[in-house]
Amino acid sequence: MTQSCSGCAAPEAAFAAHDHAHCAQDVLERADALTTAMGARLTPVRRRTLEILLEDHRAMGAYDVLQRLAAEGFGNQPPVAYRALDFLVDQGLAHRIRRLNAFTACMHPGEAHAPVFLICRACNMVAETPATPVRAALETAATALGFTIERSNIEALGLCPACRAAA
Amino acid sequence: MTQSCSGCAAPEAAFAAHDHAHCAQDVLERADALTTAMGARLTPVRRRTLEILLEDHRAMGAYDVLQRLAAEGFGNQPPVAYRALDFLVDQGLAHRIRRLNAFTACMHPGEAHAPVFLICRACNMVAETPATPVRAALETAATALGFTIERSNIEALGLCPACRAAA
DNA sequence: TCTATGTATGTAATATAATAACATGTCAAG
DNA sequence: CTTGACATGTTATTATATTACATACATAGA
Repeated sequence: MTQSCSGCAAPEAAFAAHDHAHCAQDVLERADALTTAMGARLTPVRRRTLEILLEDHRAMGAYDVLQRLAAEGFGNQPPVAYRALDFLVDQGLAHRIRRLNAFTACMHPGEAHAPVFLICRACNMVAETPATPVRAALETAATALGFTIERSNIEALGLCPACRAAA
Repeated sequence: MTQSCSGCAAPEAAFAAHDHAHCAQDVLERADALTTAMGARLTPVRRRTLEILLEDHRAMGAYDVLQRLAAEGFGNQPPVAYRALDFLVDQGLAHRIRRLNAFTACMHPGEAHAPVFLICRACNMVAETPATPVRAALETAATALGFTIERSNIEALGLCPACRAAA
């Protein structure tokens, strides 16, 4: 029996073995539903881009994605990848990791979330963990200065449990 | 009488009028002391780079800094700027703002701090505010996953008080 | 069904950001 | 006064991202 998909949405799953293919399938289905609900279109390039990002918990650069897309008959110029990626980010189906100039699939789209990213510098895995307390603290700090936050990025680089143990 | 320099180290100062030249002077003096204490050398390029960053509370791209340096007789190739900037970041005298691919001077070098950056999308001011609670919350989230944080970046984009009022 | 309109895709060219590799210069400890 | 570490200079290249414009495609209204 395959592992429950909740395993993949759970933040700790990123750093643990799990039935990732199953999770990816689940996310894709929800992506279909969400985009149509939003009046947006998950076209072939966009869908394929999401599938590529969903292949594992690593972040991919736009040019890596582009190479994959081009190999499959889509356009091979940068805007092809950037447009698809930007669309996914806009729809909350992917996230941009600024520290890596790269992108990851969102593992629980649709659910309201204020993501925080934990990036393993050894295996390059990226875990997306909900961090309401972190956001709350940030909001408090901003409010104290009269600053209005519109978007934010919170990223940490370090070692995941497995790589830490290995070292 | 000039305003106290503590005005500039205070986070709210970034978005308020203050005697910035005085603050910059103060930071420079502390930078001199800190680097010698660390056994590092605040050479002419490095010092000038810091001065340029200190001119205001905005973030500058490496190429903007380079242009300034080149105009003053320093080398005009990218590594000149990147090396100076990397040195300053290493020494804790400047910070890298990943969201902007840019750098800002640290307004309170030497003091232990876990900076959070508030970036105004209208006037491009960057405020560096201490945010121990934010870091603590982040650390808690990481620990829950067995993740060890080594470095992190926390950045928020939005509107500063003045620009918000103007809009 | 036709056609106008908005949206999506393709492509070329270019802008922007960052690094690699190597040569030269400087300074201070021995 | 020389050697070794560090700092700077320069050339070239790589990596990341955007602008501008042409073409295709879907769909709502005539």
